[in-house]
Amino acid sequence: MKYSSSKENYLKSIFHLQEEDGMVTTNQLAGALQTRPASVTDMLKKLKSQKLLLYEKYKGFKLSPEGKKVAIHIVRKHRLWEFFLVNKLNFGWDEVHEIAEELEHISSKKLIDRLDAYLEFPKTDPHGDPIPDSNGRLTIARQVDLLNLPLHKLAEVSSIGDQSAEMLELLSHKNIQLGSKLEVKKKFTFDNSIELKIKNQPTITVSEHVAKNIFVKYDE
Amino acid sequence: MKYSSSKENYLKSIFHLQEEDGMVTTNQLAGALQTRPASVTDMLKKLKSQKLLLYEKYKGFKLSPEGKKVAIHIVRKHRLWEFFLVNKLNFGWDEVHEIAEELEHISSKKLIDRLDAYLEFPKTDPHGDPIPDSNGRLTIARQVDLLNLPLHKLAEVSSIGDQSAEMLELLSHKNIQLGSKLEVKKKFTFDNSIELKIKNQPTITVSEHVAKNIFVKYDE
DNA sequence: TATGTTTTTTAGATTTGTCTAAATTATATT
DNA sequence: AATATAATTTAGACAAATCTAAAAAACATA
Repeated sequence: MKYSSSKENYLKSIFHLQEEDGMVTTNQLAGALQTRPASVTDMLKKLKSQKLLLYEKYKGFKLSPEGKKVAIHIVRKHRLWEFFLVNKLNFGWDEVHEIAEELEHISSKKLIDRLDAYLEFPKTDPHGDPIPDSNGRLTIARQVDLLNLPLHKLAEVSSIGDQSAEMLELLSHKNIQLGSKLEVKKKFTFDNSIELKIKNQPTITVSEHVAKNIFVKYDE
Repeated sequence: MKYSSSKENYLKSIFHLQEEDGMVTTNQLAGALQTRPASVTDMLKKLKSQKLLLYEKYKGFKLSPEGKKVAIHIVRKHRLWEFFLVNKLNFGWDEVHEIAEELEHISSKKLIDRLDAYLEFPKTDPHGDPIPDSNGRLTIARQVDLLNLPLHKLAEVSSIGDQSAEMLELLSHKNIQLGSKLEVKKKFTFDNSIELKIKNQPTITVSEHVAKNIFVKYDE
């Protein structure tokens, strides 16, 4: 079955929102899609009639198993294209999101599976998010955010929560990237800001808001 | 400026049709786009109002310089993606057209220029058609039959005149297909037979009758 | 619990691209 | 040149996706 780009965007957004919150609300989704609540309601009815969504009006909603399958496939396409753009075409990891937003709607499954093979089956995209495999299986990586990283523990940046252009620009300016090795030198309880030492670089400070959105892996 | 996929398809079709015939007619275009003449008229009015088309009603039409520029850029994208699919993702040259029809509408110019560089600036797509460069310059490939192909000029089979079963059987036996890259090694004036070397294959001989029905393209 | 606020849905309009059927213009034929 | 035929355009309708404004439902709290 083939769905419009617009429907695919709804499915993908609902998927991401329900990962965090379980049930999703109309206003949440309107916010995520930069659209109006009334438009969301219109689309919810269509998704429900196509059995992609479990929806009772005024009660909230979530994807049906079929809707989830479709959403995961779109996420797979998005992340594989991002990997391609960064690793083959030398884009920066902060400039690929918009292009991948378009590429993710290309429909050929064969294309994506060939691309996957060509890229040698990458496990994560350039932001550290896991890439679902051809069957929609998604490996969840165990990680903590910087606020919860113990002091003086060497760790490695493994993914970024808020992937807005503003956040990525900040990270790029501060020279923080996926794979950066760092440790937390000091935590200020006053404003929850944090001092970090990135390997081979001077110590820097990041706000609580930023720290909350940087995820790292470290040995127990 | 960004145009809808539908508009882009109109521009591209008009471009191809006017290459052949100069002026284009409503019915021709409706045929090429598998749509209705009335729908074509509707779109022509929109294209004209956007100054992409020179159009007087009932008189025929052709692209404006701006429209042509847009069309060539779409053709560039289509052919670069086809090259990518065949040469990087190992698709057959006969299975890439539909996928490229979708990929050609991805808007990022930077993406296409990076892709071009990654592919090392190919001159022709997998069917032998020329790929316009980043400025829209298009090397025109001429189509001639094998009798008129200069000696030692690398060319590519672009079409077959007599498509009878007998001819196709002969071609298949001699391993000549659309897209085959070849050059003429020798012409015998005695009977106008020709010796050809097809890329990666032994040299073969074809009669005048056969040579007259194989058309090839090559760069000036 | 009654009332006010917020969220969600409905009603009706708009835009884009398409369609059918009818009208108009161009062309071909006698 | 008159008329028949073919090509093209217009008129009016429809589906998808969006919007605004208003109504309805859910919730929060005094």
